[in-house]
Amino acid sequence: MANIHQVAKHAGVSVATVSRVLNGQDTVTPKTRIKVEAAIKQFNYEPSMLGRNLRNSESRLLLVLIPKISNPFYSEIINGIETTAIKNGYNIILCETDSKPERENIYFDLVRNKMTDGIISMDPAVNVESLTKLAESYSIIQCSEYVVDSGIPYVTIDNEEAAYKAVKHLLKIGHSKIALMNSDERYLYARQRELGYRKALKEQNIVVNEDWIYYTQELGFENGQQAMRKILMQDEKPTAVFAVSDLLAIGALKELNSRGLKVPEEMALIGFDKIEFSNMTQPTLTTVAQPMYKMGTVAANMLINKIKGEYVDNVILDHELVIRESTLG
Amino acid sequence: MANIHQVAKHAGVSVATVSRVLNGQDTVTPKTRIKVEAAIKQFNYEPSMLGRNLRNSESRLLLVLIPKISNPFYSEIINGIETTAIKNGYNIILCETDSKPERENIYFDLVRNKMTDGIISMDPAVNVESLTKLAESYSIIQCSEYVVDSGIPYVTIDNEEAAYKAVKHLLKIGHSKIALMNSDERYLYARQRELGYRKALKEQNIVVNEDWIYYTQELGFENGQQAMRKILMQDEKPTAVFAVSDLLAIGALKELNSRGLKVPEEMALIGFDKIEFSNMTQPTLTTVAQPMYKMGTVAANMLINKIKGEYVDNVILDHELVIRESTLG
DNA sequence: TATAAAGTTGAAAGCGGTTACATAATCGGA
DNA sequence: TCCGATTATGTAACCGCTTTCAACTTTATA
Repeated sequence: MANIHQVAKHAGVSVATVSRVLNGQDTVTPKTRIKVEAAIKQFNYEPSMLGRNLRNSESRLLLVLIPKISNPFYSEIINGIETTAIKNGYNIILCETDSKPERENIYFDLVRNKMTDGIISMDPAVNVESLTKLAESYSIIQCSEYVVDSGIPYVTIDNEEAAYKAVKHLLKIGHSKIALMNSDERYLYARQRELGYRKALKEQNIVVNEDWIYYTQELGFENGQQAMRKILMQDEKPTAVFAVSDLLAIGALKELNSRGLKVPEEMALIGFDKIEFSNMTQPTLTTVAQPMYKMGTVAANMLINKIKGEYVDNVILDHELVIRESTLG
Repeated sequence: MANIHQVAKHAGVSVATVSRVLNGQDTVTPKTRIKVEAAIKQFNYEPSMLGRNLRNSESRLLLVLIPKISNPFYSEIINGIETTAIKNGYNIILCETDSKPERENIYFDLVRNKMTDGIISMDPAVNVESLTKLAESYSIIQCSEYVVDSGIPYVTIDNEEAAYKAVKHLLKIGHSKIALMNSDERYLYARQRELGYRKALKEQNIVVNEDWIYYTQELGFENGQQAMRKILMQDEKPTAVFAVSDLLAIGALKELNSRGLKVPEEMALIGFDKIEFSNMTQPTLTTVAQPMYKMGTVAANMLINKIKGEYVDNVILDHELVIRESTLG
C-alpha cells in the first residue's frame, strides 16, 4: 500500500502539500490540488490513521464498557453512542466487562495506552477506586449507572422517582401487597429503586414486608423465574410484583404463565426499561421506559466534549411509566 | 504522561533497552532490567500503543460488522468473538451496518486506514463487489452470512439442511399445510432456508402454495406480526408456519395469542436461532439452534490466523432442532 | 595472558503522518 | 518596471515506539 511519500513524489510535490490536500486546507492552489488528487486516486492511496493518530496523539476511538451485551437495554444505548460517535468522526470499541473487575482493568489499559481517547462506563460499581483515579488523567463518562460523588460526569434517569411512580401505580389500582424483585444491592440503581419502592409504600402507611424483597445475582430470565418461584412458596403471597428489570419480569411472567396463574388478575407485574420484548409477552408488560437511545447519544456527546477539554455537567433524563396489560385494573 | 525517553533517561539507559524490557526480551541483564522496571513504576509509565502500532504497522484491533446489534442472535456471536480476540491480544471494534451499503463503506475505511487489522463481516450481501475487492488486500472472514464463490473464508451452518429438518418435523407431526415466513431474498440464508423448505415438501409430493410464502423487509417482531396477520387473512389457511428467525416467530406468536388462537393446536410454529427469549414465550418456541458463541470464536480464530498469513478453510458448524411446545404433536 | 566467542547495550533509522518555519512564487501598486 | 506584501510550497523536526547494526563487555578457551 502506498504511503504519503510515494504520492508526493508522483505528484511532484512535497509530503507537506499532500498532507494539506488530505486535510482540506485552503492554502493549496487548485492546480496543485488537482495534481495531488490525481496521484492519490492513481495510487488508490488511503492515509494511515496510525501515523496521523500518533502525530496528533489521539486515536479517535471511544471505549464503551458494558456489563452484558445480551441485555437489550444496553444494545439500544450502544446504538445511540455509535451513531453519535460516527457523526463526530469517532468509532467505538465495545467491551463487555461481565461486571468483573479483572476484565474491566484490562480495558482500562486501552485508555492508558492511548488506544482510546475516552471511556463511557456503564458499570462503574465494579472498580470504584481505579475508575476515579483514572478519571483524574483521562476523559470518562458514566452512563446509566454511576458512582456517587466521584466527580465523574454521568447521564442517567431518576431511578428512585421512577420506582416510586411504578409502585404508586400498583397502589392506585388497589394493590397493597407488593413485592420487590430487585437485582444486587451493589448496584446504585438497585438501591435507588428500592428507596422509591419503600417511599411509595410508606406514604400509604404500609409496612414493608422484608420477606417480599428479593435480590437476584444477575439480570437474566432464569433469575426472574427463580425469584417468582420463591415468591409463590411464601405463606402469605403478594398480589403484585415490581421487578427492576424487564428481563426479571419476563422470567417471572413465564413462571406465572406456566403455573396457569392469571396476570394481572392473580398477580400484577411491572418491569423496568421497556425493552422490545416487553411488548411481546402475554400479557404485555407494564414497564418504566428509559430513553435508552437518547442516553447513548447524550453520553457520547458528553464524552466528546470532555475530550475537547470542555466542562461537562451531569444529565438526568426523563422516564415514563408505560401501562400495559400486566397491570390492568 | 511519561514517554519511553523519560523512562530511559531516568533509568540511565537507552530507549532501546527500555523497549527490550517492555517486550520481555531476554537479552537484558537482570541488573539493568531492575533499574528500568523501577523507572517504569516510578513514572507510572504505560507504553503508547499508537507508537508501537505505527512501528509494527498493526493495530491489534478487529473490526466486527454486524447488521443489527439489537438482534440477540448477533450478541451471542459477538460474545464469542470478543472472548477469543482478548485471549489473543486483540480487541474488537464493533460497528452496526444496519444493512446499509453506505454505512458499511465507511467502516471499510477502517481497515484501509490501518485502523484495524481485519474484518469479520456478518452481512456481506450488502456490498459484494467492494467486499471481494477489499479481501484481495486485507484479511476478511465472513460469519453466518456469506457471499458464494467470493473466495473469502466463512463460518456458517448448513441452512438448507436445517430448514429441511424443521419442515420435516412439521410434516412428521401431521401438518401438510405449512407456510414459510422468510426474510428478504437478498440474504443467502433466506434463499437457502427456502430451498430446504421446498425440498421437504417436495419429498412428500406436496405442491408448494406460493401464497404461503411471505417475505419480510426486516427481522423485527412487528414484521412477524404483520406477516401472521396476512396469513390469517388468507381464505385457505396453513396449519403451521416455519419462520426463518425467532424474532419473526415471536411476533407471529404474539399475533396468534392476541387473537386467542391456540398454539400449536390451531397453528404450529417453528423459529430459527434459539435466542434466549424463545424459551420465555407462551407456549415455548420450537426452533433451530445455531451455535452462536462457537461461531464467534471460530470466526475470530479464523481471522487471526488469516492475519498471520496462514491458509484458512471454510467451516460448517452443527445445528440442532429444539422441539418445544409450539409444535407439540 | 591473549584472543575469539558470546552476551549487552546504544545510536540511529524508520513507521506515516502533521506542522512550524523558511523559502520561493505571485501579486498589486507606485 | 520594481519592490514589498501576500500566498503557495518545501524542509525538517517530531509524535513514541521497535529493531538493525555496530560497539562495547564479559566470558570461555587455548
